[in-house]
Amino acid sequence: MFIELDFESDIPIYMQLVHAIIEGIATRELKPGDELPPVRTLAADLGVNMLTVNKAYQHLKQLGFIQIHRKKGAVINSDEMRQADDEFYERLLTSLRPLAMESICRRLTKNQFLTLCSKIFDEIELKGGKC
Amino acid sequence: MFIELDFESDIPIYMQLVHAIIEGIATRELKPGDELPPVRTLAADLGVNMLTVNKAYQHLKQLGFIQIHRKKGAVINSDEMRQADDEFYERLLTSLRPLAMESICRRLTKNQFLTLCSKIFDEIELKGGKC
DNA sequence: TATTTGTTATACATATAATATAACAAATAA
DNA sequence: TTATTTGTTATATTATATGTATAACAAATA
Repeated sequence: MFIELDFESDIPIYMQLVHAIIEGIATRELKPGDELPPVRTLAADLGVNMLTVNKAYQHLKQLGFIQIHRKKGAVINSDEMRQADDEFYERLLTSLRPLAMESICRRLTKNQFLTLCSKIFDEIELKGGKC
Repeated sequence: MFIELDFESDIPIYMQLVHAIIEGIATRELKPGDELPPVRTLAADLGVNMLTVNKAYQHLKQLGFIQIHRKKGAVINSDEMRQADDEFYERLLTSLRPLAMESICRRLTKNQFLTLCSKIFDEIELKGGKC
């Protein structure tokens, strides 16, 4: 799995890692039971610190995407472990609302916005995601 | 215009302010030509520092939502000043993609996601937004 | 028992967020 | 002209977040 980091981005490295791994899960490149690389290995591959990778793994664990075993390392959870619960729903709303607001200010219509979202999902489906 | 801040949120206060004012513009509560309160006044009303409000205004200026005059203060720009340019489009994509990815992981379907977005726009329209 | 793995602990550097205060500079109203 | 209002800039301080470097610890397992 290829992960590209942008060290200039205002998005923290550990969050870029979280996003990349979630993308891997969404596109089925990472399947339930698959093991992520050890923190030291991935850190070395990406040229970042071990603790930065660890922070990303902890995040993914907290979000329910992986489980962490002492020796096996980080393992992708089964689909059932990842639900669209109220917490996620709330987070989604909190993220989407400001985007919708600014879109309206910039006279991007509801339909244009929905079309854009639709295209994003289509792209993910092309990569293997089941939408 | 009523602004509620969450001092516990992980979203910086100045960004919450930016969002609140953009929401005001989207819902037409703030119209082109309207003046925002002086930084000192708004800061005192909200119980935050002057520089925090100033930071929010600078952001809004950089995003093209307001213009700042020495004596008149911050004035809402005309609609034409706020376009859905490439920069915004890119920012929108960068924000939406991770949300779509995580949604798919949590088996929220494309249609469910689009329905949620649609509802958000409907709510904004109820408040006066033209979508 | 040695190895691999995540975890924890220090220490450090840098950047961001937010505050507190004061002084500066421009526009405008008296 | 002068005082007021406004944003701006400058210092200083505090707290938190991000990221690095290194070392030691602890559990699972080969």
